[in-house]
Amino acid sequence: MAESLSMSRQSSEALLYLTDEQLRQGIEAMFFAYRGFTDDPDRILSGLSYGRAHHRAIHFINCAPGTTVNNLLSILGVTKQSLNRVLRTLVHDGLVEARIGQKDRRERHLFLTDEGAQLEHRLSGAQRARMRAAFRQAGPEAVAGFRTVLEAMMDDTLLRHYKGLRDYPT
Amino acid sequence: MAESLSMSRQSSEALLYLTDEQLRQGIEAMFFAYRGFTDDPDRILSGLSYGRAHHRAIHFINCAPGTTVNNLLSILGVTKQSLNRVLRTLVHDGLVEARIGQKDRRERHLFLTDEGAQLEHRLSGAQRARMRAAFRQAGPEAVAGFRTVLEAMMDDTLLRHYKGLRDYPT
DNA sequence: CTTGGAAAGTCAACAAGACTGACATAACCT
DNA sequence: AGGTTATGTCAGTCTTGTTGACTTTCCAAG
Repeated sequence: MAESLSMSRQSSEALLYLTDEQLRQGIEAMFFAYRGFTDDPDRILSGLSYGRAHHRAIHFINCAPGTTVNNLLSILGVTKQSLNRVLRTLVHDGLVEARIGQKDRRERHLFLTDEGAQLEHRLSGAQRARMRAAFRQAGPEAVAGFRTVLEAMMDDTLLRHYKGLRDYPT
Repeated sequence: MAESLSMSRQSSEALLYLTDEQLRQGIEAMFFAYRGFTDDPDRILSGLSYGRAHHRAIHFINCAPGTTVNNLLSILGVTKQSLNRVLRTLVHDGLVEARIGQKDRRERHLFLTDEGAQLEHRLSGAQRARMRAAFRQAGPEAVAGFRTVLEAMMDDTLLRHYKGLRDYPT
């Protein structure tokens, strides 16, 4: 590798955390942790007739009420057809309301109904509980490190969404 | 919540990292980071006729050569029918070899062929590159924190696998 | 003002990968 | 011999992703 040359100038001690074995462990940690992360909501959802895709839609509509389908698309990174199927059932079941845009009548602005907000709270409650337990157990410094690494691991496009730069019109 | 009572004894400053907003950001960080994490291998795999499921199987066979189908099942957390479909194609395509056990002839011990190891290296190479960049950018303390939080977030069952306690026979 | 392209959203059909359930085979163990 | 275990297989379903074709709406150039 080309980088092992530029690395050899630094002390090998300082770079122990970049060995292939450390990276492999990081990869597996992501895999297992993500499973734990999605387990609780998945269990709740399987009781209802929804899946993880519904959860994601509900989550981001809750964070950004009034967002358009298109904006949600770019956040979730799926095709509009895929999202539409999910949205259709949520609207049909009365969890999400899609209001036609005032300015641009092509757009649909998405909102959770009371019932939708209720389910959102139930789902994110389970997820937050696990996250809170992990955060508390790990301590504030570890949490800061966790966030730093995760942000560095995102695509820049996604980082924009994560940082809250949601640029959608009224 | 019941815990807000027990928390009120501590200084509110020390627990700022446990606010709902912080937790929500942690949740989104996991979502976006996992996407970045799987993107590169997914791109490679879509060119071949394989998917993420094949990647996972190859990864863990590489980490634990000689593992049995049953052990792989408990690591991956899928049904045998699901895993079997994947393994069948991998064996058929000559990427994985399934040797009949010496001690217990019912068991199949799984190994990567040279060709399989080659693909594994290509896939994990892409994933490691991203992980390495993120780790280097974040620094050793952040990486330690990252690992600590992720371990705290896993189910205990999965933690066993992650920690390397792979208890399979020869 | 009209018309043609672009954009937002919808419908239909298909594929990957998970699931369940039932069953087959071989090997192990008591 | 009979029960259990490990693995493989067939069939069918569900979620969620894909592409392709279509409608409605907006906007801008002629």
